[in-house]
Amino acid sequence: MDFSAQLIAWYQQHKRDLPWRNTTDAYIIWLSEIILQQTRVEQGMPYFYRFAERYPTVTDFAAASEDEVLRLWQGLGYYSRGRNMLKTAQLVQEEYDGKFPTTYNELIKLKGVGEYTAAAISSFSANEARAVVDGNVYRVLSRYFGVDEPINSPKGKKLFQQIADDVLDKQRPALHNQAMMEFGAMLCKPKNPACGICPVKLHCEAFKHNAINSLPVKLKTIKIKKRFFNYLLIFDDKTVLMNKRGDGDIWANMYDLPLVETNALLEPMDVLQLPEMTKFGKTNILKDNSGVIKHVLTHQQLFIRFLILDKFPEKLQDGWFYANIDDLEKLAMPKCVFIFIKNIFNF
DNA sequence: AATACGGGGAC
DNA sequence: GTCCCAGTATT
Repeated sequence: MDFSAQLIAWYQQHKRDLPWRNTTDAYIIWLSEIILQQTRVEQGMPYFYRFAERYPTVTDFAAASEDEVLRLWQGLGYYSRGRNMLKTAQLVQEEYDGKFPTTYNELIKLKGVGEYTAAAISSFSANEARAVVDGNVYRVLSRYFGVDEPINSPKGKKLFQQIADDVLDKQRPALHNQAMMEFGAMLCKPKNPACGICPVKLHCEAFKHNAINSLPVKLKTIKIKKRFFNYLLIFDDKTVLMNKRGDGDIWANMYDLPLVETNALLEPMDVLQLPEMTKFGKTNILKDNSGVIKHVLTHQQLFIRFLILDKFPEKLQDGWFYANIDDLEKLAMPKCVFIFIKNIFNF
């Protein structure tokens, strides 16, 4: 048995029963694939059910509003996925008459669909012979074939796609792709892979040379910047001052609170002295929810304060608006803001 | 060729 | 803390 056949044999015995594996509906598969980008199966699962139930067909999805999609997406991260999904659903409804494309060449044109996702949808929905290369596949291939080319260099990406294409079982691409990924996720894991029970360990270059823990090779270049957010909460019996974010920054088009960003961590009293606070007139801190919350993103560390003020501002800044307290839970907010607001108004 | 883009889980 | 997750779009 060759490499692919052995992984498929392993897969058929050990695969998880995942809902998107029981269909060839390209729309449902697209839904699952976008949700699962950079996301663990367990984390994405509830979102998959949520979206599949709310939007059973791409026609239903196309009729949604961006606010609603982002609210459903809230908490999952990488929100451009949600925004792109809506654009793609609308395009598929109009240009493809609501029939989701299944060929790689059509899929790759869609917003939010890259090489991996186009290969996944085309192989799973129509058995097109396209090899997927995701994080799992990089790991499995780099170890089995002992390839130490960095997986995140352009050269490395090309190389691994080529290897993946070479080993692809062209007769049963869907099964092959599922097997590769499941094997990487369940057995050939990043830490403590289960080499002891691995069906292909005798031919695995990394296993033979005791190099499991040094593969795959990944260049790390990421720079993390610190940012300091001072969120202002101002409300009365039924109204809260909210903000709708623009694009060009994190959390595009989502809702949060009036924000004063500073280039260092300030004490609450010092925040009040800032020039941009003059629009609040003479205001006081009703409550200092002292404590700074640290919220970590891929490229940023956010240090967040929430200050509760006692007076609405005299002027509204761009993006600010008054929201009814009963409507708050319908607004898509970043996780950290949502948690705070949810606790204050306890919904 | 680099960098931005979330949030969570495993170790 | 560090790494990584069924990656993609933009610069």
